[in-house]
Amino acid sequence: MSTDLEDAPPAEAVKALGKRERTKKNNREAILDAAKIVFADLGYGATSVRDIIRRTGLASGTFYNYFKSKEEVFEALMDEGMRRIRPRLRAERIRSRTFEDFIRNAYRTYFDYLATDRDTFQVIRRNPNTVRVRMDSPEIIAGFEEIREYIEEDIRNGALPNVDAEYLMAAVVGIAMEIGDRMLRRPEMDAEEASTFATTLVLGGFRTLPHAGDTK
Amino acid sequence: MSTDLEDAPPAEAVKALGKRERTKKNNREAILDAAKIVFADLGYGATSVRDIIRRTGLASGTFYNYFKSKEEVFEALMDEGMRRIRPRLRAERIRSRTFEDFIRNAYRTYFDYLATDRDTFQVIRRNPNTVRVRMDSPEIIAGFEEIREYIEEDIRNGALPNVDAEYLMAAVVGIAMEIGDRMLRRPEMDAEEASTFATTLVLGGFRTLPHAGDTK
Amino acid sequence: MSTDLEDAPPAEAVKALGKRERTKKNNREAILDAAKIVFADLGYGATSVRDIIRRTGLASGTFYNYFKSKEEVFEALMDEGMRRIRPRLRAERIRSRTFEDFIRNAYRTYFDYLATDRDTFQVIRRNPNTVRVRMDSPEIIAGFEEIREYIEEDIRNGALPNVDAEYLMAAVVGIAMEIGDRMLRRPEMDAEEASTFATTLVLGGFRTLPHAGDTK
Amino acid sequence: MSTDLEDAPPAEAVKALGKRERTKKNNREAILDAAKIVFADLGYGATSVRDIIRRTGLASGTFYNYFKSKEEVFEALMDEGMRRIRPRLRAERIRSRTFEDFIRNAYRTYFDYLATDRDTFQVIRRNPNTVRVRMDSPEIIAGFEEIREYIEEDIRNGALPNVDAEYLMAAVVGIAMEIGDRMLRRPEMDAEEASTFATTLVLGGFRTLPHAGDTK
DNA sequence: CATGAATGAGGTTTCATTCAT
DNA sequence: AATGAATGAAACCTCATTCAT
Repeated sequence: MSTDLEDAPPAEAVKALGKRERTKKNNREAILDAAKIVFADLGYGATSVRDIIRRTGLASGTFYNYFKSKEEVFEALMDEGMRRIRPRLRAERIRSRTFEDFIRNAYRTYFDYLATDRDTFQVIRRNPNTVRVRMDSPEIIAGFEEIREYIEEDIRNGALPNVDAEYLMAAVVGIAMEIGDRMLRRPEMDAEEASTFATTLVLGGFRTLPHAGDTK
Repeated sequence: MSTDLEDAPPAEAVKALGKRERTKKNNREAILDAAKIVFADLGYGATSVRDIIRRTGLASGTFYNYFKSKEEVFEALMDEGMRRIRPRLRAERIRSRTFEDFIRNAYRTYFDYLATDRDTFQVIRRNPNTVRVRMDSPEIIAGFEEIREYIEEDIRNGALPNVDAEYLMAAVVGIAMEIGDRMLRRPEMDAEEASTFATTLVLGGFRTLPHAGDTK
Repeated sequence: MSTDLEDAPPAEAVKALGKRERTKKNNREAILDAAKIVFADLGYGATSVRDIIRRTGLASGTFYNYFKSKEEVFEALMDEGMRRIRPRLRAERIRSRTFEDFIRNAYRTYFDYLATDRDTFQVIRRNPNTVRVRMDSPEIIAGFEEIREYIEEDIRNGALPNVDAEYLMAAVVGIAMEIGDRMLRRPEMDAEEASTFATTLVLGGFRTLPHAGDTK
Repeated sequence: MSTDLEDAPPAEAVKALGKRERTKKNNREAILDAAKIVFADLGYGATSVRDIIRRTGLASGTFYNYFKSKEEVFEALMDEGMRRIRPRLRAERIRSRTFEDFIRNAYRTYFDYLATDRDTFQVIRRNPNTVRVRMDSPEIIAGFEEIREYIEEDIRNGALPNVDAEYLMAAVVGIAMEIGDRMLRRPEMDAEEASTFATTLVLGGFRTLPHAGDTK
């Protein structure tokens, strides 16, 4: 028990340890880490469960103690990313006085995160002419919905005009994704530049948005 | 919820032409049509060449007279969509007097098209918890670049401030994709509503966008 | 039709003893009980050691403290059945004055037993179109041989003509198995009816059986 | 086309032929033949699809063009056996004047067949202490039912007393199976001896059988 | 004795692709 | 060009079994 925690081995030494010393948590983690890299290397479609497990040094059967399929690992990876961001978004939400503040801080948080966890997001952003992939896992959906709720709240308390909250959320997310994607491709990733751009665009436009339900 | 819509049986397009009548409606078309439906039904990842060819009634070998792989079919499908839109965008570009005009017309064109060719775009938009897929085929990339060029042109001729053209393009595209996605999930698809929303957002914000190169 | 009966949930026997009460009701018993039910549910071929052990609530490793393989469990199950019947057959043998008496009593004993221990015998009797399985374990063989010996004894002491003892034993057994099988499928199991039928058939015929060694 | 028929190769030469010359029929046959032998060699349980296909020289995938599983091959094998016997039983039925005649001829037919197609039936009859296996495939069931119908016919036309037709059929079948099994194990298989024995037993007893529905 | 995660051999199955017709 | 059975690599996944705790 205590042994496991105490001499947590440096990454390189992991193989040297008897398999039994590695805890459940570690194996799951190991698989997720390997998957992240393999997905980024080969692309989601070309990756096989074998490719992932091979990279961990674990036995093939062990994979299935933790995940049912490659898809499930991918989902876990997406969930993980979103689970890391959500608390930060929530924090921004709380300390932001205005909608403008929130958008600004949220984008900043997101693009910063993107820049540091580049690996995970390369899964999605593959070489040109390759299939890109995305999954709306429960956590991802929940994250999006949370943003929508913030918007609805602000509509209710008058901070925002009565816009189509779902579309505004979609726009915010779409901007984040596409600009994020471009940012990651640039040799110098500049999270501030990206977030300023995104923020300005959204904030410049939201006041004049058509009110929900109006078509004309 | 949205599931119901997606699993709606495809039928007409392909089934309507019994192997007999097809004959001249080029096999290539038949394969593309079948692929469109099968991708939407099964998702890109779960679809096999066999699934596609089975739906055409053609022999499996015949597939290879037209495509090298499932990926190639998918690419062709993406290309096809883009090839249909680009001339319309170009036409809008020409008759638009201002950038505002162009964005408005372009979005309108795009969302209208989306609403009519729902099938094709369902490929990307699968049930929650399913892997969604997108391909930046040459034609797609070219389409995006074309938009970027329009922006750069307008920057050069003073119609637009010196913004980051790639990011603006990315934002325009990201908004189109995410709002488009949401629009398709709504029981009443309202292309006008969607395009008004997108247009307002972009046009409201672009004037105050940071100038390219400025970070602070 | 008969399917309904076979898929009837097993339940009581094992479920009734929650892991707690079990404790002393030897694990070996628990495994045998679980196996009986799982074999009947899934069929012998489709059953895995895991399926059996899962049903006991024991750890997988524990299985191997008691049995080497699924086959060994099955054999133990078959043996168990036979071990329960043999003493009764022997008792019948002793108190029977004539061969007729013995056959009558033996069949009655057997069909009664079958009706009460239905579970065990369902192993063999699966849905139509499913592989059924039977094992001639040492105990089973010994049981059959014992019957053969009784026959040979009766030949020696003149109670029976010099018939082919192995064939007569085989016939007695074959009748028991097939009629037993049919009896179990009937909604109302009537052991007396079955044993009367079997007895009459055997007793009616044995006197005129060809003498061993005669072919023509 | 005609080529295939003309130079039907001797069994040994089959491998020499290009794979394409072997017709669909031939491959199915080849798999069944191989299965028959492998089942007899290894026992049903221990046999894998690989074992079967290896013996044919075909590619592994080819197996699945013909059968879905090992179980399906086994079923086909059982069916095949029964399909060969049934016409002969029907012929016996027609030319038999009395129930006695029919039973006698049917048993003779069956045991003769058993002796000649020993291979197929060895599947069922494995080494002592090994699992034996049996499947009531549709054809098998149909065969049994046909016998039952003959019995019911004879009851209706007065040739037989009003016995329990299902039980009588079961007894006839049980005797055939168990005596057949023993016969196959004897160094000198004597089909006549076996059928005389079985016939005498059944015919000696059937007249005195209890009438259907009577329990006491 | 009991536990149950890890193992990895090996069975099952799919599927892109070929090629004789 | 169309056909579709055959191919066999390779993926998937289960499962009996071990063994450190």
